[in-house]
Amino acid sequence: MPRDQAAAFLRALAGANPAPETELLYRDPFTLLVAVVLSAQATDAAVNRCTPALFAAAPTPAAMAALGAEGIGPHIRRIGLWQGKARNVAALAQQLMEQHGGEVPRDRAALEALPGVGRKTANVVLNVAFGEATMAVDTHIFRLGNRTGLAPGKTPREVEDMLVRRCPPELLRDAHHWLILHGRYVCKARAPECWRCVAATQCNYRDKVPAPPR
DNA sequence: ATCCCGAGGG
DNA sequence: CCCTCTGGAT
Repeated sequence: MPRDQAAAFLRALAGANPAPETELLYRDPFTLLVAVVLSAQATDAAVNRCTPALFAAAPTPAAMAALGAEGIGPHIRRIGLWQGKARNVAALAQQLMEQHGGEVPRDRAALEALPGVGRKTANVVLNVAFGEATMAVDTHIFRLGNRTGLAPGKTPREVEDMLVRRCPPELLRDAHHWLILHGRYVCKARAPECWRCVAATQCNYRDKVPAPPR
């Protein structure tokens, strides 16, 4: 595998990508954090449906903590796992108040110590809200990395490290977002559509999938 | 039936 | 590594 395969792959995606969706709607650290917590095992459309009212009611950690799980619940009842998420978001807001001066910490360990926040969510916040050099590896990016030869047979953490190391600096910010969209709409788990993949020339997986329908 | 831009726990 | 949580869309 050529050393710059990942860079070529990412450049191809960057050159042919639509406007970013979900998390770029929330550049503010707190609303971004909450939105990403809510999106676990939920569609981005479902999350984007309920967040406007939620953030209108509680745009800050202080307001969210005051709202509490009982106040948050009704706003998010249409997305899966809402009960646990309501508790997590309330506790998370309270923890921001008590331990971080009402601010979202720009620190991985502190982020991952928040209820409902794992490595993937922390990476999204660090990248999108704070511009840190991180990559958020979700199921799509994990599959894509293992399938394409970018990081075959690697763990999610190894895929993440590879991407952070090989991604051109100017693409680091939000590159994970293009990868996610690519994994969702093109390099899909089933019936991937290699014939419309802009990075197919950098990928050896296309030989394994059917030709385009006619 | 299966998946969703996961996290927490055993 | 496995399992569970859990509503909605396809």
